[in-house]
Amino acid sequence: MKELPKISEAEWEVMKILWSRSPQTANEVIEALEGQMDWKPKTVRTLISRLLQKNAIAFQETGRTYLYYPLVSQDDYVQTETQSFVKRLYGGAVKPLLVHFLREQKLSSDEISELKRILDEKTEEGPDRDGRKDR
Amino acid sequence: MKELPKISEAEWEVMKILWSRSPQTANEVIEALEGQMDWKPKTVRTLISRLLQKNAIAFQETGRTYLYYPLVSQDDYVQTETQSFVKRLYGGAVKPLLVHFLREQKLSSDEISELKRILDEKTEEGPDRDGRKDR
DNA sequence: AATAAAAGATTACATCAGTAATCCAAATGA
DNA sequence: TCATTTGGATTACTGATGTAATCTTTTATT
Repeated sequence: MKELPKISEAEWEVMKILWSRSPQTANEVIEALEGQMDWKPKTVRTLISRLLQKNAIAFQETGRTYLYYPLVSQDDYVQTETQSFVKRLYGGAVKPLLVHFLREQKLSSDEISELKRILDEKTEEGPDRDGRKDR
Repeated sequence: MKELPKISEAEWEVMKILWSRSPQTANEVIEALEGQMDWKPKTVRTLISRLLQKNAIAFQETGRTYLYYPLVSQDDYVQTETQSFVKRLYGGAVKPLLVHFLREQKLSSDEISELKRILDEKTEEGPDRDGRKDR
């Protein structure tokens, strides 16, 4: 597994913009964040620079400006972060977290149905038959 | 809901020790972390100090030493942190996270049964019955 | 051409976090 | 009693993070 650079919370906001669409110029990113993050343009540029240093993003030069794009996938990130989060808060035990959510969060009945369906799938597979990723 | 002080990752390790049993002396905490965190005793003491400053823990004096105990519950913490984590990574949408876990993690059939049971409860309650404001 | 505007590079500065070491006062041991 | 150990308080130092401003170089304006 490749090493994912650490991305701070502020940097994450920039990544989200680039994950949602890329490549984009710095100004486009700045605009996209406007009204939502209350950051000065220079701040966003700093974050972009840091993401470059971390090799989380890269750019293609087009004339005088750069077009930035992500080098890491959001999925990989979410996966990794979730893993370490669960480990940290729940000691790696996923069930307590699931129980927590199922109990505390409001889920629509559609969502509940879908979750049930997924659980059914798992039941069919059986708990000992481990290893396959079906998605 | 009361304001929970921010607890860093290193501090969290100390909190876990105190949540697992309290009150404890600094030395007991240090010992409990030994072999697991590879921290010098002074480091642990620093973390304890910082947790004191943050009012995450407190102590009773007993002679020359202090007995430390948590001021915040682990549950409150897990709750709050989970909330902000999900918000940050999943845009506040819990379902994708649940789906992610149900799919990726290996759950025993017992666990699956329990989760199903919980989902059934929710179904009975109905999806429109909302009652809590969380933001 | 001289000047202003704009993009990216560099520098800034405070706070937090990780990781301790040093200082001081009380208790303990010689 | 004097030196040593030990608990807690204070101080230290590095790197990351939030949040920019300034500098430099190009390009667009007048």
